[in-house]
Amino acid sequence: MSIRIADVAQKAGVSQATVSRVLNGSDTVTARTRSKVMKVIHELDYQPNAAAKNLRSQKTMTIGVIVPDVNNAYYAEVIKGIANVAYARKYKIIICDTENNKDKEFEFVNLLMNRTIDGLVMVTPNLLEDEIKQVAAKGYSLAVIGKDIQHERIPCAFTNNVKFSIEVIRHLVERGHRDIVFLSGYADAVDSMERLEGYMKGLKEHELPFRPEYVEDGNFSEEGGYDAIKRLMDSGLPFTAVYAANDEMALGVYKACKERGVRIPEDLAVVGVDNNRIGSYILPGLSTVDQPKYEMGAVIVEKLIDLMNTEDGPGQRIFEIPSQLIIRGSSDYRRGE
Amino acid sequence: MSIRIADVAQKAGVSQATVSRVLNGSDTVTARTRSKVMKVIHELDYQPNAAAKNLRSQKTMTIGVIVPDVNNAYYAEVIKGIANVAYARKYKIIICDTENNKDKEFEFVNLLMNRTIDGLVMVTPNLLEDEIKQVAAKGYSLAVIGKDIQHERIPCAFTNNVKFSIEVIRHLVERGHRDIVFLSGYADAVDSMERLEGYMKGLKEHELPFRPEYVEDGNFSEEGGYDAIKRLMDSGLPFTAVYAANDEMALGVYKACKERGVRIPEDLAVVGVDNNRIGSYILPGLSTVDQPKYEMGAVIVEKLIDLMNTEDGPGQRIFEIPSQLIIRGSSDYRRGE
DNA sequence: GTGAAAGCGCTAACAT
DNA sequence: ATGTTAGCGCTTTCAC
Repeated sequence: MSIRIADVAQKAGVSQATVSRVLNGSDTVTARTRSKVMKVIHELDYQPNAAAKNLRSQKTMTIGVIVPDVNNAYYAEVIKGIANVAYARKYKIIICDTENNKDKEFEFVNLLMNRTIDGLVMVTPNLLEDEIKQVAAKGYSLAVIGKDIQHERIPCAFTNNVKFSIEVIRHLVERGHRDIVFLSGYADAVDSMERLEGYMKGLKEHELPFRPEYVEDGNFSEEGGYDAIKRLMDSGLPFTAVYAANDEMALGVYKACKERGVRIPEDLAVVGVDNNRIGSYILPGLSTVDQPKYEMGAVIVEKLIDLMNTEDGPGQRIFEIPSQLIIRGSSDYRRGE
Repeated sequence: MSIRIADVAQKAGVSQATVSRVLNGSDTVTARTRSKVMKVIHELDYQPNAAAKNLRSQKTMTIGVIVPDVNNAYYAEVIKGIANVAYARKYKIIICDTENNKDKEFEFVNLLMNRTIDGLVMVTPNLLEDEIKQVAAKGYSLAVIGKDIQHERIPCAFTNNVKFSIEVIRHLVERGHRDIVFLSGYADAVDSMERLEGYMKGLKEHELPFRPEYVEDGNFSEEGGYDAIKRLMDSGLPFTAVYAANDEMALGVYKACKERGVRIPEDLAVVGVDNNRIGSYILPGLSTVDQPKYEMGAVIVEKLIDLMNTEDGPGQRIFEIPSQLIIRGSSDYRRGE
């Protein structure tokens, strides 16, 4: 095949062990031996075989990252945070794009079991909490972003959906709105459920009634948001503001409003979540909630790596990252003025 | 450590070889033996060790993908194409985000040499053509997107920058423009150079003079485009259209125009490249060139995988993917009307 | 400070 | 159809 450590050892007139020591920076090698070996390594253009090293050392220095969609700015930013920290700590990352397919997600988790990767970060996983716990229970190292999996060995980073949703409602009420509709994401998405919960609590805080008919499913997509808001408009229900569980759906709302001549924010205030870049370019600017995506990625992988390399317990396990309401033109208008 | 193939073999009362055969779907195993082995595999929750398998079989079923920035919609889309085809062919992918850092890029190429990955796709690499050729010359499998590396063992997919840039100029000239400025990207980016070449040829085609002072460096970024167009405006040179080598810079132009009260397209026509999603949301819509990013990723990885698994030569090596000029409001206006 | 040798867990050639 | 056996290329005791 190609050139092996034995070839280097032979040519340098030392043992394999010594070459290995040089390669791995052992300090028991004399400078003279080291330079002799290095010289041969360069002469032969020797590259240590990763598989052999992995097998022998029982680690791969690789972390897997499971995301629902690499093409989504939110996840891309999270990946960036993970990648940078991982790189700094000498880890490689394998990206697994599930496209919201649970079967794919299962397959990727398997990379952890078969030791292709040393650790795994799951970003807003589709797997159930119990399924994830089972993996951790087997002794594998994993961390979760966007969800709190209640297991002592799983570090989790997330924002408080309920809290910022209450803030969104407070903001809208302050601007004079009382009839606020909610566009939800996938039925089983925790994010969507928690934002709905915040919406309900926010209404309650201001003694406004919760009306189930004011909630429509928009599937977290622009198209879904477009359809959902049209259904609500067609229903004849009166409303003056919409809280969309993400910016994509809010963009769908813009589209529907444009078609129907509904003015934002005069006729309808709009608030989304995610701080998608597009929201700051469209007119009027889209009010939204910014989540520190990069930081969540960075924090959680730092923690995961620490965990993989120490005996002791997890220390801080929960990282609740503060998010921020960004008020732009789409909602910055006092109703009735 | 954990459970090994020997444990399965012993408990099932067969040899390791038989277990291996079952695992790898050999058809020489009786149904009875197979089910007996499978039963034990499930009972013991056995997972074959990837490193051992990789070492023995001399492959990892993993492809590396080097991109300048995962957070860029263009590359994210390319990755998607690569990921889907790779997944379908049972390959995993390792994403390497160089952040335009050549040292990082070198490190990632090393994954190929040390057999961490079986093949490598480089998307608009920063490495020089010769450096890339050297890797291929050593017998490693790699493919390149966005650049033609002239080496018979390196498949390449790219769009014809010169060609579509000539089209852009033709479009602008047809709309009555004669004084067209060009915003270039990084000085050493091939894309930028080729688009500049197309700009020059386009001018020539219409017997318009090429004036070096009409070219400004915008560094492929929004900020850079903003600064570049302001420098041009301040220079006092008369111009009525701008061709930006990518959409990011075009967005910078929008920003500058807004600040200075320059109307798009009446006072200044704008055309970019990449078909960034934002361009279809801003007003007026940004004219741009759409490149089939997903297809480039899909086509090239398909080819790469074929190449890694066959003895014979590369067959078709060059994949020139047609791109398309999308005319939107930012340039769809006849000068002088 | 360096070398000899065992073995990580698997696959595949060969034998039966 | 199944078993035996020899490595894949490295790291790491244990000697010296």
